[in-house]
Amino acid sequence: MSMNSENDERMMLNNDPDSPSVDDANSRGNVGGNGSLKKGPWTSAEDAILVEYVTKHGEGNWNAVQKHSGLARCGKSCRLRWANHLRPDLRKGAFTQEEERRIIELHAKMGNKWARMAAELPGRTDNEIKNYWNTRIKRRQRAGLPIYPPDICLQASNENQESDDMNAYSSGHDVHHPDFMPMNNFEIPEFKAFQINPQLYPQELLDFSSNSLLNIPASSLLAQGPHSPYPNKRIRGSESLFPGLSTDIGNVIPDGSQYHNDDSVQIAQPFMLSSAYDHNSTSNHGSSSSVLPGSHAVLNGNTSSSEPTWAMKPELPSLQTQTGCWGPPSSPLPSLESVDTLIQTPPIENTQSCNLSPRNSGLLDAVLYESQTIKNSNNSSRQHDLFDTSSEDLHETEWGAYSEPISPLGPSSSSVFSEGTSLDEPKITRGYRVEESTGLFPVQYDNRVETQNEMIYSRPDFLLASNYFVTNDQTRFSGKVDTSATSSTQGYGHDSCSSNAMSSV
DNA sequence: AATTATTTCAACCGCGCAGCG
DNA sequence: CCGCTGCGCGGTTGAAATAAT
Repeated sequence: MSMNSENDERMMLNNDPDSPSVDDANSRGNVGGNGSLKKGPWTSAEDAILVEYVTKHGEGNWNAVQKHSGLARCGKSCRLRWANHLRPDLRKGAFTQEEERRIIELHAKMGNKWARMAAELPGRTDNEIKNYWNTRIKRRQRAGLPIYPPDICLQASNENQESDDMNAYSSGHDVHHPDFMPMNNFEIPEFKAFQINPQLYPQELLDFSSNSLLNIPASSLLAQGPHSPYPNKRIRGSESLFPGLSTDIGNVIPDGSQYHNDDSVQIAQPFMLSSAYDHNSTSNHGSSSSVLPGSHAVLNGNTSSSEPTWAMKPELPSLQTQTGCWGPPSSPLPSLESVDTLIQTPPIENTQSCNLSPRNSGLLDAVLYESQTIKNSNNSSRQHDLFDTSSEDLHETEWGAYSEPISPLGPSSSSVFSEGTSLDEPKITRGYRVEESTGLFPVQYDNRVETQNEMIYSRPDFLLASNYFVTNDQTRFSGKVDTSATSSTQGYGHDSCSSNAMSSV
């Protein structure tokens, strides 16, 4: 940033609270509570002082910086500045795809352990990673996409399992710690209850749902909704949200359907999964009310009767903790008036915490009811539209293309509200994304447009989860995250600071 | 080109934890 | 055990940058 240069000639060593260099430089530039410590952006002169100090005395003992150098900064600020900007081994610039990929992997494994993640990424800082992650999460959340790609989910899950077997992870971390729970792969967007608008769904889809396979990932429905905390916003650039991901998986997981969640169309979608997925089914309905292990749980009053076994609250990225829905079963459910809160389903089957089997929240009933009521009203033209050949919004290189591998619906629900994986403002329409008036976007995966039957019944995600994961496993990158010490930067500015070579003041 | 909307990122704060004396 | 210190992290802020209108 250019903030420093802006203040270069002004200066620090600012023991003068009245100095314009403090307050004038920026709104946050002010003097600390003690009246002598500067806040706000650092100037190059301050940087120089800090660098000099660290060169002489080494890292650590940050509170001594002010005393010894006269730098009008608190120790905490010094540490942050050094760690995030002044360290000689910092790697500036945008994250490479590999780094981004690595961050995703690491986050899938560690959760919000930014410092540890930074230790795995030479030259990168925890703050940088955190910022990247949070912005990324925002983007994906807006786009209605899952946070992690399936392969990484699986990888993390497998590795966690391995760690579990060894009864240890890294520094003795409890593998069941939320940080390591693959469940934290998923967004928990807030949203109002939805009601499927029958006119927006193909009859097959609704029939399908009647057959207990209507399965729509929650996040997909949420991110773009009018109630979404993230209203449709422009997305800068077109960077892949999932750098480095092979498209193989993307092809496996189709994309395409779209629900509408305008005020008049509220979808009460429990995202039930096929019982084929359910290893712990508590089906209580003609329709499967089971939920994929580790899947989004329906968390309204109706569903609380069958609490998932997720006793652990995953440590989530900040934006994943909005609803508080990750609370342990014992925790009170969110009081969302007549609102079904969903938790996006991770495409992971072998998840340790996947024993989720919340009951049908009643949303399925709503769906079924809707289905029944509209069967007679649906016309075939919509079905025709379903096979439209356009597929412009398929972004195979992004997660969205395979964001909901478990969806039995032809089109992944990831596009339900997000228009595929497009990060631009989604064209939200009723039921399916509609081009112009009624044209429904096609569903494509595996590089082809399928017929609806194919779409529904031949989709990998319609198959047993194991099938999906076999496929997924075959395609996912095999590289195991190297958890070994990575570089000279490991712990640098973080853990290493505690290796207090510094003499106490 | 100007304005507005949105995103990015540096930096801060508060809290909690761990190590140490 | 207690207080101090350092550190990590979640959450947040706001200026700057950038994109859209």
